[in-house]
Amino acid sequence: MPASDLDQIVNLCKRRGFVFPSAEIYGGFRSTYDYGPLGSLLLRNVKDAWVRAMVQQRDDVVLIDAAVLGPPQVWEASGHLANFTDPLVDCTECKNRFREDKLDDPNVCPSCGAEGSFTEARQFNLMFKTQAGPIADAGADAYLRPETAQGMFTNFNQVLQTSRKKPPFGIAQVGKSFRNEITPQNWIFRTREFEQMELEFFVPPPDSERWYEYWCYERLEWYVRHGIPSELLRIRAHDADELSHYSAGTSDIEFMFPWGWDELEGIAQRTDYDLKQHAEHSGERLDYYDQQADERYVPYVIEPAAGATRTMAAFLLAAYDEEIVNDETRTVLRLHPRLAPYKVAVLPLSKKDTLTPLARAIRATLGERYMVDYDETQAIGRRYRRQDEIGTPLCVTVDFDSLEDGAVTIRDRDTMDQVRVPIPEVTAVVTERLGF
RNA sequence: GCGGACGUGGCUCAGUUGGUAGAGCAUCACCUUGCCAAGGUGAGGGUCGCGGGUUCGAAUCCCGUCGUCCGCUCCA
Repeated sequence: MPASDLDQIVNLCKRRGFVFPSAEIYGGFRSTYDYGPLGSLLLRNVKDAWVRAMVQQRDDVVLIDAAVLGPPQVWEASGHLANFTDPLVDCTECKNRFREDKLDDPNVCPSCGAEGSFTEARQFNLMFKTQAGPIADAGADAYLRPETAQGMFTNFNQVLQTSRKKPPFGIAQVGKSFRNEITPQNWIFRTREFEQMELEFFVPPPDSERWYEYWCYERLEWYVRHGIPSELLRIRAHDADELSHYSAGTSDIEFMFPWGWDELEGIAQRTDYDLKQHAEHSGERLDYYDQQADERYVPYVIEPAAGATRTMAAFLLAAYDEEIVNDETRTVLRLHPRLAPYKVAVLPLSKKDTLTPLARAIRATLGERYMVDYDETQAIGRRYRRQDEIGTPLCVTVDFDSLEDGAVTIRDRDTMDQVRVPIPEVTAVVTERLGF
């Protein structure tokens, strides 16, 4: 059973300012989405949570941020120019389209049985090609990266030297990638422009299997730690015939989306394929010299590659909850506090001038450490519900007693309990409740 | 790209046999209230995705186009 209905999430995201279709005033532009005031915060929190786990909390991974635009040589070496191209033929009889390289008999249509009805094969390359510089000659060809991974391979030597790391160690990157998908689908799940969170982990070849298993486990745990119920997650090993051109073994971490199990992240054994390819094409030596053993080797690579935007969708779907309170439907996004766009909302009970200065002061103090929302319009109950719907874990309510006793009420999104807290202790209590 | 469905104010939708658009919610202002989507008054917001055609007249019919959803394909 899926976490929740996709339409509910899409609707909520549009209504509350998480995700909008791009260029909507011009009728929209297929497969592109803009992240609004709340969505941009949520997406950033997802990426930050990844960097925190993968880089900040380890001493064997460093972060880079490589160029999106690159020369053809990189993609010739990586194999993407050759292997990211699908030869497609159309049957002129039944109008169906097929991959030419997957036809058993290249002359017979598997759908309608017509012979010799195919059009010439057309090459569909999944990479976006553009020109660098003012003149569009052959030397100006450039591509938008279809994955961030190649940046880690082309910078292997520089990172190895400057970071003073040695295998086993990893290079991580978060950033945009572009694939000219034939069929974008399922909201922000498959888009032509998307954001990746990738780690290339370089290990001595004999240890690669062990590290592969380690990362599969580690990555699955990351999703669970950030609030996705484990029954909505699974690991699925690829069959030999569905492996990418670079992979000697891949496992997907899948989430139970409303349309079924689908991939959040792939953990691939890329062996020494990439470093060897780039060494060969560039003429540079891309390997590691182990001083102690006095041996030189090309590390094997384990690659956990996650989609940031689809991961954000999964977190939203898993967090969505509706419950009946006083005959009304209460919609709650039970997002992990680290992922929630706002950590705290400051809500003066009344819009009266007497409460505003105090509420603003508390808002300013909390704003030093947390993303804070401030709302003084309409009834307090309505404001609580509004914060529930966007996933804010805590609300701080300033009331008329606050002027007398110097305390405020902190209300919890999940337990709905309220505690009275002296104003000087608000930040400490919020920190304790959030857990960070 | 092909096949099928769809496209009306921010959201969800209603608009009868073609006669020049409505509701609820949301938003904003004021009054009242003051701890879980309160009440009142009022306001803003749509040339019915876009373009063309038929017609005296089209949101309603036809064509094209853009976009969305479901299949084929693809994969983070």
